[in-house]
Amino acid sequence: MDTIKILKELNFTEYEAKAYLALLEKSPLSGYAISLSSGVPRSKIYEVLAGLVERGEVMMSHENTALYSPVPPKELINMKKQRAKISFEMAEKALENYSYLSLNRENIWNISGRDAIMSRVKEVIKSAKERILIEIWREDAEEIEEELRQAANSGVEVLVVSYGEITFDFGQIYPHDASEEITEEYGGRWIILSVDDHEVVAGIVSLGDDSRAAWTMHPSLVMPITEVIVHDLYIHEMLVAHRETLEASFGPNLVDLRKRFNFGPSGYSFAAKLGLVNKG
Amino acid sequence: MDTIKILKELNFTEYEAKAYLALLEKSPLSGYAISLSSGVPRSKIYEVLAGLVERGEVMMSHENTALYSPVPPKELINMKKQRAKISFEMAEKALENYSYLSLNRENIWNISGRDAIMSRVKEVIKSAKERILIEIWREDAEEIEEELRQAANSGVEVLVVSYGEITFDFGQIYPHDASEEITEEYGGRWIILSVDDHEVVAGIVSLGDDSRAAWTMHPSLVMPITEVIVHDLYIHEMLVAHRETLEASFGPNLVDLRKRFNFGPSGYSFAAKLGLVNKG
DNA sequence: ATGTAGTCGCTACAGGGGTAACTACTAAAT
DNA sequence: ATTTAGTAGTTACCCCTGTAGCGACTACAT
Repeated sequence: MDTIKILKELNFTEYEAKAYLALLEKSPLSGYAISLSSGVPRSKIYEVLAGLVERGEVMMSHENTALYSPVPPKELINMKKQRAKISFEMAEKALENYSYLSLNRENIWNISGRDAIMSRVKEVIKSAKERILIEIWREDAEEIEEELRQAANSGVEVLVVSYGEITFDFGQIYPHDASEEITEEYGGRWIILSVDDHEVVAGIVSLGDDSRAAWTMHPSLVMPITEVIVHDLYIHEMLVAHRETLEASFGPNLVDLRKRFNFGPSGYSFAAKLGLVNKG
Repeated sequence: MDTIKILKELNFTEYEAKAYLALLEKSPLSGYAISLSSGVPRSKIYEVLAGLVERGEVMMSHENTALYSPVPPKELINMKKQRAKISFEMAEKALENYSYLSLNRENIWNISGRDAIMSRVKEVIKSAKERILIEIWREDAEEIEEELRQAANSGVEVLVVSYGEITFDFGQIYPHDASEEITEEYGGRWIILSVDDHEVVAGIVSLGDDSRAAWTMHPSLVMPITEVIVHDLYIHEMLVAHRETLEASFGPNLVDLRKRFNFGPSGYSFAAKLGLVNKG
């Protein structure tokens, strides 16, 4: 990946990133030389360097002709970390009073972006008192393993329907007869979480910043979504007990059974069912 | 301090900060209501909210009229921390190859800003093999205590001339007969650090981002600057051994002695001596 | 009519990115 | 000794985007 992009994430401008990288390649250099090797126009190099010097990211030597040298990368990153830490602490202090809010229980809240969704999932798991039902892919399970373990240790019943092999040392895992096909059908991996039968989070989490999910306590949504998971548990139990019989009727795996209904790429969409469609 | 400013540090724009704070005060709210209570113009509130929703900083509910609700502050900060952490890790990986640099030993490097100076000081201390001489104020000593302790534990001789009471459980501390007067004379608290008699960092550190310092291995500068500290040690020893005699000659404290020379606010400036004057 | 909800269009300004041209110094090349 | 070319530094513009701020306009419900 592009080093310049990464530096931009740390609040460098493109010119600043180019100048700094040029200095890492070779130093010390004059402004003119930096301009040549970095591609930053000579006309801009001095203000760019002045900015970097002011923020302590490069050092300057006042010879007859000024020379510049980069602060070593490790030191640079430590400085930035330190500053970020202070910003976070100040923000925490400033916002700690606004502790919490009365969310209307009748609303459905949309959550955008994988980070935000996983964050919400973790918080909801932490709030669990009695039972957690969760349907989740192996790829995403690791990220919330710790939160689930804490819940389980606090006496919360943890039931996991897993797509792909998940091995937790707590709770009960019910592997789902999944196939790649199912993932493609719904456009990605999803998470369905139901906590204490009164709060659910559901949505697709494999699309990075385009992932979308819903979070609600609305009873008439919590009920059916919880049931989705419960049904998957039933089916699992049925398969365990009577696989031969069922396969004789419906074929070698459950995907074929699904096709007997109107499910499928053009059928009744899971996303639509959850109210997740990107409006109209 | 202003909460909006703090949020701006976390990459909120002013409008975004105002909208988010309004939602913390009361939620859920419609876009219109947020506009009223936040002061963000109605004409801008929807794009501002769209940005916040996209980054997962507020949640949205698609009722007949859209409602917005903030992600709780703690969760917000955790998300941002997570992202920052990832940015730092990527930057570390991207820059780890450029680890070293060939600095011309004849140059004097200017360092701007307290953070950058303290960072440089710490690195130089870490590089010490034999002896560290440092002149430092009580207020600044704490920040580098850990680095100095590590050096002392590795067998490096640590000699500290302290302004104000410093109590380290390692090295040797020589309290300086300092007065407020001296600080004012030179415009702030300074640090003078000399490592292994071949590298020095010296400058003023009490002016925040306006603090400036020099770092050099230039032998003809390292020598006299190291001597500055050594002389302070000599004077300390002289005072310990013969305080009565000396005070009989020069008055009750050393500040009076200083005045017998051309030192003082209008005299020969320490900053100038170190080449720290902000050019001409 | 009034309050609520949302949209469109415009101005102004700052910062970042990009080009051209102008001065001045220095060091070979003629 | 003068020209030429490269090095070094500076000034003046240009465009574009994002943010901030203002006003007006639609729509709908009570």
